[in-house]
Amino acid sequence: MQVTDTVQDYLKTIYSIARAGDGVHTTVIADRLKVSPASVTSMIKRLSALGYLTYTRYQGVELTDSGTEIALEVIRHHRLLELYLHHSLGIPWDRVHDEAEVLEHAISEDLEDAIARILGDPTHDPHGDPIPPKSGVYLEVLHDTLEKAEPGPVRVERVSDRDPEVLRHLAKIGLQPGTEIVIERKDPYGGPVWVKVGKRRHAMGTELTTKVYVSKVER
Amino acid sequence: MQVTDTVQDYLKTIYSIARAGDGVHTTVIADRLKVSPASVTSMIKRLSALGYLTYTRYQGVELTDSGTEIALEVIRHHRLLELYLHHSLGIPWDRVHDEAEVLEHAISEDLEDAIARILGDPTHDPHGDPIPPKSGVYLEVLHDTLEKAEPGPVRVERVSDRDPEVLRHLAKIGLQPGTEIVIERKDPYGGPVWVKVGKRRHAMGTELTTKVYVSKVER
DNA sequence: ATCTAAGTTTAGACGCATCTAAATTTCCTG
DNA sequence: CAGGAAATTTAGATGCGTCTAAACTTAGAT
Ligand SMILES: [Mn+2]
Ligand SMILES: [Mn+2]
Ligand SMILES: [Mn+2]
Ligand SMILES: [Mn+2]
Repeated sequence: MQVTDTVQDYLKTIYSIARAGDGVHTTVIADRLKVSPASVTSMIKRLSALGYLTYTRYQGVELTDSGTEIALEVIRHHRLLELYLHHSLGIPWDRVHDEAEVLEHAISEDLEDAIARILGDPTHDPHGDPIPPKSGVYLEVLHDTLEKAEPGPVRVERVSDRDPEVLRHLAKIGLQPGTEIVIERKDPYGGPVWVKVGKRRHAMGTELTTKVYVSKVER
Repeated sequence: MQVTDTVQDYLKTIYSIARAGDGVHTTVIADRLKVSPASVTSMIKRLSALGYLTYTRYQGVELTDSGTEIALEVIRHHRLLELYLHHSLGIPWDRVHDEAEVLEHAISEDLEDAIARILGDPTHDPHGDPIPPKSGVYLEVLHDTLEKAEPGPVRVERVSDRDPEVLRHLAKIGLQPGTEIVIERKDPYGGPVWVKVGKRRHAMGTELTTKVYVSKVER
């Protein structure tokens, strides 16, 4: 029994669901990986037997230390690759995710190191996600989404990298990690959030506001 | 039924056995891919059903046009990647083969194009193997090995890329594709071939001479 | 507290890719 | 050209990763 690409994807996905604060239930994993819940249950049993997670039937799973280690390794590959593809190969930021999804399983430790060295041991990928270090402590800070943040000046910390269309739109209005924007008004009942990006004002729906993570900024 | 990584490896391997002029028999494929002959037979049947090769029981196989197309696509990926890894990432030439063996299945057409563009549409990989063009005619020239070549001045055209130790040794004595050397003497009965590389003379055994391909050079 | 809907697991199946052991075919050698 | 060795195929099995349909458990609503 070995750590296949599929096993890596399960562990990575479980890690990122848990990190978002949600309980890690069968259907959530199934949705993310686009497989049936039955497939997830069967894989969970294997991962549990391999010692990568603990499993309480009907209740969900939790990664063990060794499961977390593998998850972080794959996530490091993924985010280093996204940055490399964007930076060194000029792949547009809305396309790096899908490429990295495959390549993350294909690079050796040597290649990982070469890429990290060329990039100068970077700390964040093009979408603002932190890159786990090769070794040592790692802690992901949780930011609020635009949907939940209070009005006022904020810095864009991170954008969800899974929807290319959203990324293209965000790029078009000049909104990237690092950009400072102002939340001017939040209409009630799921209405748009009004933000000022540079000199322009935009009304952003939940489709967008749940995918942009920000932090308050003092002015 | 889809073109898996394994299917790609079989087609690539069959192509390269056929190109070397040998008949493509079950055991040869099995040896190359390090699987059992029984596995090869079973895969051959599938590839035949998929229309990628023609198969005469007990006699061997021959790629169809569509099989050849896939083989060349994978070989293009492999050789572009070897060159890219060596050139742009500084991976030593004795290690690029194993990396490329995995990555060849993981890059998209977009990424292939980006790599080719950055390298300036190269025609040969670091071991002297020609890179099949994206489209259009492609013909691999067959060169003699040092073992079979006549004494006299020759140019190194290609070295086998599969044995890292051999590659390291060849690099150490300064022998790469493009190097001009002189075959001074060939001892009979599988004895060493004496070659002059630069100012040094080397006695090369069959372990080496079967892995270096040369062409006669006029002086 | 009971019922029911949602979530989860089990049962049984399938295709891929591989193996070993046994049967078959080819082909070389004496 | 007969017999045996080598090559090849067949038979039967296994693990992975997935599915659908059916059974079961949990938890929320009345
Ligand atoms: Mn993946
Ligand atoms: Mn990312
Ligand atoms: Mn391969
Ligand atoms: Mn090569």
